[in-house]
Amino acid sequence: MKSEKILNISVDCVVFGYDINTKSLNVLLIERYLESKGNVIVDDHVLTGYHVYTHETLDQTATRVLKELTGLTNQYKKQFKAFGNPDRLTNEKDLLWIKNEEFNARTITVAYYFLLKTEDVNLENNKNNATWFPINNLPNLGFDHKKIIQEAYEDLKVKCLSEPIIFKLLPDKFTINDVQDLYESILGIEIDNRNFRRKLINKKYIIALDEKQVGVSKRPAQLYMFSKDIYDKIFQKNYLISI
Amino acid sequence: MKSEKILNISVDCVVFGYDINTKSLNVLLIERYLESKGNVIVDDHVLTGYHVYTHETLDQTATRVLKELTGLTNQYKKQFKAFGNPDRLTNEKDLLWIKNEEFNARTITVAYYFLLKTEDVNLENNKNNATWFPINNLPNLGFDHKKIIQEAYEDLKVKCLSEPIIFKLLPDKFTINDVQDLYESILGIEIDNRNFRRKLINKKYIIALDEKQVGVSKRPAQLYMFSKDIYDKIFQKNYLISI
DNA sequence: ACAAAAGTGTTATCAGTACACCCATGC
DNA sequence: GCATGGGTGTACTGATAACACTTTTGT
Repeated sequence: MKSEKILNISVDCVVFGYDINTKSLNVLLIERYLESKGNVIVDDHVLTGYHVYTHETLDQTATRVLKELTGLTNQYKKQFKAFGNPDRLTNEKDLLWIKNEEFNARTITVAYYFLLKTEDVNLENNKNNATWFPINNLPNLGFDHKKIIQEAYEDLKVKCLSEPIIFKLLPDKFTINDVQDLYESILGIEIDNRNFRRKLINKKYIIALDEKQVGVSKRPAQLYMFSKDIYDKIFQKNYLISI
Repeated sequence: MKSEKILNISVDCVVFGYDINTKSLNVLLIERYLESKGNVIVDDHVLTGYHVYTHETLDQTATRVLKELTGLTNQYKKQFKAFGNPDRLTNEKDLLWIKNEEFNARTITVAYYFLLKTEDVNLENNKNNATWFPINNLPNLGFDHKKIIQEAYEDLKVKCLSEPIIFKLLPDKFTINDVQDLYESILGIEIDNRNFRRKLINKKYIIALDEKQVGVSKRPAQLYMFSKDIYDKIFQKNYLISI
């Protein structure tokens, strides 16, 4: 069966990557650059995305797009919203850009976000000049991608409080303080270290390893891992009505 | 500007309606019926939905679809997921149906759910034979609509615990026990009446009225209302990390 | 020995849970 | 006066929040 691009349906991917060294939650963006007669007419950044093929599920499109950009597969992904305003691709630069591409100005995009570690991505030799930007310091963005990123971030903030997705942003072995730093980055809050520590260590699915950090220049911290098996086993909906 | 149907993009609406008398959470479905040479070849139910028009936002499509079915506007709605599997409309009956309609077999649908009260909907003279079905007793469903309803219901269950959307399913004036009954219907659990009562009455945005039920055959209950103004004013994210 | 980050305990308060009977009203 | 659903109180337990100093390690 021949597979073709569906010209009015795309998937856009908000790739969140946590940099454990700089403690920065980042978004991976590609460059959008266009010259005409020696003048730069478009130079900004956009999310990575692509048309859906006729044979593909939406999830498969997202997976494909991520793989082409980063080489990675099997990363956590979530479809979080479809964007389909008639004017979402109709500002001046977007129209200039669309003229150059096989692209329908009335395109609906299904947006996904991915959670991964910046250290897992090798950005050398990537054709789109992909770069990490801190979520709180984004560059000029084309199309409606600023809005898409904001909505992804909102969803992430809500979801990380009730589901153990935070561990998707961390290495397999992490310290308690790594987890705290990450929560503080995502939520923009400060957390009491003693209370947080106690709470996390008491979880049965947070497992202390027989290992400590190596290669750090100060006292090395205890390493832990997250056990999804145990989490799934003991998890029960607690129906805490908190309206 | 001329507006046309986008043939491969639709919106489907899961219309949840709570019947306060029977204490039943229902879904509004329309009939799909097709005869050929005197034989019934399709006879099942589907969600109400329609193509997106070129000039419309997705939200506008959903609003239009609800209005055409129920006459209602300004109801709570939420876009919760896009469904786009290549095979989502390709079982035998669906193909028969599609042959009869201006419809693309590779259609992506953006699904919304609405929250309202069954008593607000007048189903007389509706052309599609729309009927309420209890969420736990659905009929045969066409396309992938069973899956869509299930996912809408899951989202509703999660969301009603953390946002005051439950009041969208109740009349403006309600009793504490109405709210409890509704939670029990949605979540399929039993709740202790004394604890629930105390909890709800203590909320500042739950306001006791100078009114009691009228026309009930037993002791009339105190009526309350929900104040969105107060809710919005005192609401603060409490960042309760409950992983 | 010093700098830096890791790690530790107690108390007070609040929220959640479990549980059984009396009360007001319409009929 | 009785059947029905409305409404109430207490004690226990567990979780959360506030708060500051000591320990370990690498350099």
